[in-house]
Amino acid sequence: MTKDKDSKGHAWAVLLSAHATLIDKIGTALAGTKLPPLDWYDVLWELEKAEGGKLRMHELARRIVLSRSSLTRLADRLESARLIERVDSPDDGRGYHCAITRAGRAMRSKMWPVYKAEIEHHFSRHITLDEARTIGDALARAVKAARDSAPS
Amino acid sequence: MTKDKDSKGHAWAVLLSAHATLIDKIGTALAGTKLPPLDWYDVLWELEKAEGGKLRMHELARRIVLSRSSLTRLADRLESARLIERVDSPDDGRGYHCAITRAGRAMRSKMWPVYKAEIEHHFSRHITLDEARTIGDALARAVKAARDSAPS
DNA sequence: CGCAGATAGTTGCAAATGCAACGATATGCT
DNA sequence: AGCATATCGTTGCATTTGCAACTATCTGCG
Repeated sequence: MTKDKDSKGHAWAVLLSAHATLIDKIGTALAGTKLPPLDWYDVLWELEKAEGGKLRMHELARRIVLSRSSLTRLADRLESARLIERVDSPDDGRGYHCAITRAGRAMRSKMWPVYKAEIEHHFSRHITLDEARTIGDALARAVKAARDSAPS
Repeated sequence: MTKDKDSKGHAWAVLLSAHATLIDKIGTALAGTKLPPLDWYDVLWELEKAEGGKLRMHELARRIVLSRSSLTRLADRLESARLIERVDSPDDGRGYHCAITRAGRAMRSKMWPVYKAEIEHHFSRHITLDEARTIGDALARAVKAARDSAPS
């Protein structure tokens, strides 16, 4: 245990550097394979988790924490690769549903073991189960508060 | 406590979304002021912590986890603002020392309270001291392992 | 000493980002 | 119904990013 006077500030600093370092490592590893980058995985996974395998653009953007304009273009790339498709929303003439395709699900399944192995190697391996639970709980609380506060 | 079967995978997912969400919130808040963006702070702080207020470019890049080419241009911006300066390294004719200036220290001091308040508001506020210690320790271990393994 | 290979930092380039502005549609108020 | 206002998704633009290539310098080995 640290005996740092400002444990919370320290935790924040470490959180930042952990994110940067691990994303860099994992991203590089992923880039070494022929598989798509990490943000494609996020999109596919969000869609696959969602009811009916589809989500509105703005909702998807919110969930993966990306600006709408960036999502527009990320979705363009995924759509070109036939991993998702945009279908007109029946409820709302302005918007679309992003829907994961069969190929999209297949791609996510193919990416998962690789991604999982990297997470294991760079993250899970180094922390205990209790720590994992604590991290999950504590950070989830902060995220929830941030989401509930000022609307993005 | 969660009773998730895959607590570690879950912790990883939450870590990602916490980082994205909180950086977004804090970054937006910072942008609302007239102060420079967050990555400027990181550079200034790294330099201020370092022996003699200076570091070699590659070492600075490593510490803030940024590619060398990006650091070159980030340093350009900071240097234009007179917050740092590049001085030829006496030891190595190829490289420079990035040194923080008096104005650089002043700017960091001015940014800190604002940044600190945002960290408090979006992060520290929501976690306990024990959780902070756990997060700091666990993630520091992972970072250390990542750094020690394959050289970046 | 002298040359091969590694390393420091910069630059060209293509890709990805967010903001602001836009057309299109939905919603609410009278 | 009719008009003001908000929201959806896309696009133009300026900024930032990393990779690969480049020059300059250092290091080691014959």
